[in-house]
Amino acid sequence: MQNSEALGLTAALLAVAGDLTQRIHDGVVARGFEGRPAYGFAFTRLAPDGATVTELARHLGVTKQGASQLVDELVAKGYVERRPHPRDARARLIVLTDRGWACTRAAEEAAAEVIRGWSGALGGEAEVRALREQLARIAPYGPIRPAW
Amino acid sequence: MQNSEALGLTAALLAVAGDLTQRIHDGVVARGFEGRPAYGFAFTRLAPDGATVTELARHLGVTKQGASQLVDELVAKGYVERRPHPRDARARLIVLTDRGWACTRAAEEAAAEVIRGWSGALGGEAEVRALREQLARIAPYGPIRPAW
DNA sequence: CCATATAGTCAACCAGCTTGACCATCTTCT
DNA sequence: AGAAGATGGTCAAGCTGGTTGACTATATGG
Repeated sequence: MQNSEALGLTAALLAVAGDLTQRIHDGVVARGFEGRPAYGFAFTRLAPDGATVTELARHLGVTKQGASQLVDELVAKGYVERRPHPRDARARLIVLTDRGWACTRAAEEAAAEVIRGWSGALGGEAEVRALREQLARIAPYGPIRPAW
Repeated sequence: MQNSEALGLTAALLAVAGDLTQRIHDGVVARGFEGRPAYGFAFTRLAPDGATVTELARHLGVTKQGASQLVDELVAKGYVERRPHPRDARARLIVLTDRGWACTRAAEEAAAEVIRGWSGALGGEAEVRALREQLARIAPYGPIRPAW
């Protein structure tokens, strides 16, 4: 692997990631929801049983104040609500509302739509599955990180 | 392709992209350069012959004012310089300095180092090349977009 | 039951963009 | 040639989405 090839792979990966994010966002907006891409990452942690602000912060790789501001936004838009935590009076459980679930499903549909388009470029569904498995092997654990 | 699989592929792709970006950045810093990931995207457009602020702005998908501020940063850190444009007195040609080239090579090395690590997880270099080719097929044209 | 750790919020601040206004220069049309 | 509009770039102001720091309330271990 020469260094220039490494840059080419990096560029392709980040271009695909940015494009996918943008198109999922567009698809979600087209289905009648407003927001920004960060919402999706929050939703994957909040579904299915909710999470505390601190857990969400760790998942997103931001401070708990930052996560709390994001939750404020989500509450204002009606996607989540803050409930008392059943086993810890200090904490609050952030859970998806019905509208939050609907938005999550819209994101899934939009993602599936984009990825279906990849089948043509790659040759078929089998190749898409292979890509998914390869990426899963090199995907890290730990908090989500912005791609740049 | 079920919707939930689409989300899994999306999550894996964005996790890999974010992790790769972070580790390239770490590698560049470890080699004695300071900056942020956006620098790398600017460098790929400025090499090898330079570019105007407006061209850079289009490449990065930001306004020309935003690109100009980035160039201010790069000038202050000694990575690029503004020269008079040879064929247009309104424009300026932004070109990499020696230090800018050195930083670019450091980023290439860091990227190659990370990607070498993928060979183990994927089974070999051939699989890495296959991944590169698949991604190149679905990579879009147009400006770079932040992944979120 | 006290000492310390943890969950969450409020306030102030900052980085990295945006929009709007503007000037200099290039290009096109008559 | 000269006017009119398009284009390259900058300055200034403002916004968004995060940060750090200080604080309160509750939980937990000795």
